[in-house]
Amino acid sequence: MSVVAAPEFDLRLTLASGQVFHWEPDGDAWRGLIGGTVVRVEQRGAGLHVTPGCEDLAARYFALDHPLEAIYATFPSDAFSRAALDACRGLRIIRQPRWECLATFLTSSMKQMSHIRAMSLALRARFGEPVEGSAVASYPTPAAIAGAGEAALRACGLGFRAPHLRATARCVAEGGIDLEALAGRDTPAALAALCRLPGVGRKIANCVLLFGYERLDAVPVDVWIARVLRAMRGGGALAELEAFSREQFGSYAGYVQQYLFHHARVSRKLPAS
DNA sequence: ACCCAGGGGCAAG
DNA sequence: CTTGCCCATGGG
Repeated sequence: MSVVAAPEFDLRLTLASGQVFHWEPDGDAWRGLIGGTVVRVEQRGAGLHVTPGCEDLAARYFALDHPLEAIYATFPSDAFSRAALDACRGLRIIRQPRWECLATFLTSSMKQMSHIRAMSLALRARFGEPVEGSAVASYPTPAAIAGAGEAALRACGLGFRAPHLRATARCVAEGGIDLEALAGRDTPAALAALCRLPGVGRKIANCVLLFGYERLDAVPVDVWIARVLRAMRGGGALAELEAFSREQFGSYAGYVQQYLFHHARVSRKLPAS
């Protein structure tokens, strides 16, 4: 294992915050796939011990270059946001592979995180490619999912999400949307393009922009964030809450929300209104 | 038994 | 442009 400098980083917290769902504990370390590469990572203080040869890959995936102190300087100063920052210091927004991120969050609707993980692992085992040294297979390609039967997808626990994932996979596989070219579009255009995919609405599209396209101002509003924002703002419909979040939290609103999300879930608390 | 989960789509007001 | 309801499925 070689060592990468990782100040202001909390690996366990980052992996537990509902961004990725396929990492496995391995002693004091974690084992997972970054794209198709198996990586073992272990945090010891400010040093991240990584599988030799994977230093740059891991540093980029875990976004060790994000300027956390500058990001924290933009955090709101109310008591709940302060508590979230204290509780989540070192949590970073991971740079995920785009298709994997889109497909995983497409299956996330009305599911608890433990089940999102179960669906991801089932899809990988059934339609992905085995990776040497990893118990977890690579995430299935768009073509692999597009070619799967709906019944086989439902057998992975997808339920009503099965036809949506299949149709979106077909669109990606046939070039109906170019996920790489989307990186060059501005955020509103990229959001609109993602929302045209079956099973993808504003919440999931914003997750993909935040976790797959480095749009750190993207604000996915799920049931947890909605509760937090309603307590701060005093009610409001989803569209109003999203606008409130963007206006209040600024250019790192996605980071702020991720901290609020994780803190609300773990502490079972909401802002005092 | 009952409620909820990192929602989306569609029809009806 | 909003609201109501359904869509499967597992966990608390």
